[in-house]
Amino acid sequence: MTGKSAAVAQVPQDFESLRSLIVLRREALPRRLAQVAEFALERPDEVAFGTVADLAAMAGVQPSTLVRFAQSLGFSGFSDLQAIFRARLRDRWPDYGERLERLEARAQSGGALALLDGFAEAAIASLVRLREEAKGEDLERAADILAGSRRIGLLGQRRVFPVASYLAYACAKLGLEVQLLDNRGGLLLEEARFLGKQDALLAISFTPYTPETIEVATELAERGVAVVAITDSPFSPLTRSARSWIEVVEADYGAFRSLSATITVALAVAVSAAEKRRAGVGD
Amino acid sequence: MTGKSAAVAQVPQDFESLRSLIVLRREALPRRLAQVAEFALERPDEVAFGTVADLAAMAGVQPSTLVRFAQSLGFSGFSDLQAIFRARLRDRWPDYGERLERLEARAQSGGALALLDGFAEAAIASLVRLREEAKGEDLERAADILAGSRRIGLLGQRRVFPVASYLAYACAKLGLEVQLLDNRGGLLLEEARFLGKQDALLAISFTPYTPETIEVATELAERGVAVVAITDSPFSPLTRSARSWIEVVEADYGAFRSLSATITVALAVAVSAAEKRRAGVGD
DNA sequence: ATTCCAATGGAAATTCTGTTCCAAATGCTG
DNA sequence: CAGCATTTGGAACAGAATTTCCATTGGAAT
Repeated sequence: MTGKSAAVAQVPQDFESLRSLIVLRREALPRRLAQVAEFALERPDEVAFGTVADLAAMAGVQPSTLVRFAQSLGFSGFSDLQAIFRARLRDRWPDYGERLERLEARAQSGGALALLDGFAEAAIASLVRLREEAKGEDLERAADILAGSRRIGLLGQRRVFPVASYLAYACAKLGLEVQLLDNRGGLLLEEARFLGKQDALLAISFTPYTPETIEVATELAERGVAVVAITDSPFSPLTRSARSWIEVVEADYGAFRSLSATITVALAVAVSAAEKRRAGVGD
Repeated sequence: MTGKSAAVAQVPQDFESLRSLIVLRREALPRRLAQVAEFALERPDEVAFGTVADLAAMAGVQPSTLVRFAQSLGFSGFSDLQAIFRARLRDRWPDYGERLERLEARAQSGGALALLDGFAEAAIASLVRLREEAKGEDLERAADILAGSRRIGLLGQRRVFPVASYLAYACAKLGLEVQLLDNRGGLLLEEARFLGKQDALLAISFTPYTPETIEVATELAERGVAVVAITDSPFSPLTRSARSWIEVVEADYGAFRSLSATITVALAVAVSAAEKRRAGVGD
């Protein structure tokens, strides 16, 4: 049918190879198609969003020209071409391609190194995402509450217990009065009794939410304790009782989710709270 | 028109207000609409581009439910709602350079976000370095020893206690018999008594090395327990008693060193050991 | 100058999408 | 348990969007 595209060995599947294919073909293209090529590379965001009619108008060509352009690159129609422009916006994890390649290469070797790579990758992805999406106000608010409270209870069970215990260490070093609620001997509720209206609870919980954590947070909130939550979704049961909450999304590899972003957020809040207290916010 | 939305003073025009509106309404929503709400906030990128049919399938609802969801928020139809998801994608980080600028600006502004950046940066640096310098043989050897032992003691005090406690969680999930030596009540030596020639100790310690950790590792090594160490230098006192050791270097920011690389290494070794045991290496 | 082929514009056709509508199911209230 | 209101599933509909088709143009070669 299309004798021209018979020579096209393979249609580009990612934006970068599409881009270089267009650059390569650019000179050999007829006038209108070249016009489209230029437009596509200059305003890729528009291409991702617009309809054929809109884009044709912007580029100053007919709708059918866009389709022809896509087909001349080997796609079946314009929609397939557009899908690549969309994917570019959607999966914009930094250095994604390069990372995956490396990961693949080592993963085939199997063994402990491959596992290490996977876990490290998940942790890095979580941290990068955290840095880009963290909201300053949320952090400040949480830090303010902690800085203004007399004593801070730390609550994290099961998977996130390490975060709570790390915070206990860090806060102690920072001179904050903290109590780690570690449910020793099943005495969680009794441990929590010591917290009152002037105190705060920093509660951490991810899906599947540990029931005891939720219960304690709810009960303390009712008693007037300021609850600060670190959790993984706005719909977490923790957000209901929290006076302030921070969302953290962790990537996973295999059956294990990373903890790095959670630890980082927790530490930032703790240090920030200590700074605020030193500056007199809590008085 | 729609009596229900008469009360809606104003329809959200940007993603943030849309987000908070959804969070606010979430609890009052019927089952399927709540399902859509969760899906929308969890995968906003998909929502931006997908067709109604696609998204409905992903969220596990009927196409009409998506439209109803949008209308219950005050939009005239799904398309109007989707426009906001698209705008979010379009306005986010015009290009790489600008992203970096933002980070710079944030760092100088001080505050909790700057701290977060610093800690995240340190963690990422540690992880990248880990991935580049980790030695496969070291990991394999450590995993072999753990896979071949009957029971595994986990020892990490103070700053690295969170790593030990995380391992206790992970190993339990992996079906490895572990015991966390947490020095409760100062009974560390007594806890360690249970480990014998067929067992292993995974000890973690960084500068300044906690004396108890070194003591216990030394003593157990003398008694024939296989000691695997995770530490930060070839000259660490732990390497003397260790049958196998792994070096991990963590970057720091301010007074706090990262833990991410350590956790990642520990997890990789544990999962690798579990795999080896399942494959029959330990028999 | 004529012929031929590729390129182009524009309209027709077709596919697909968002939306509406109605019947069945569900849950709540008296 | 009956009756009512709300929610849900699925099909039908209207409209828009992509793609195809064909006549016309432009330019090069004979």
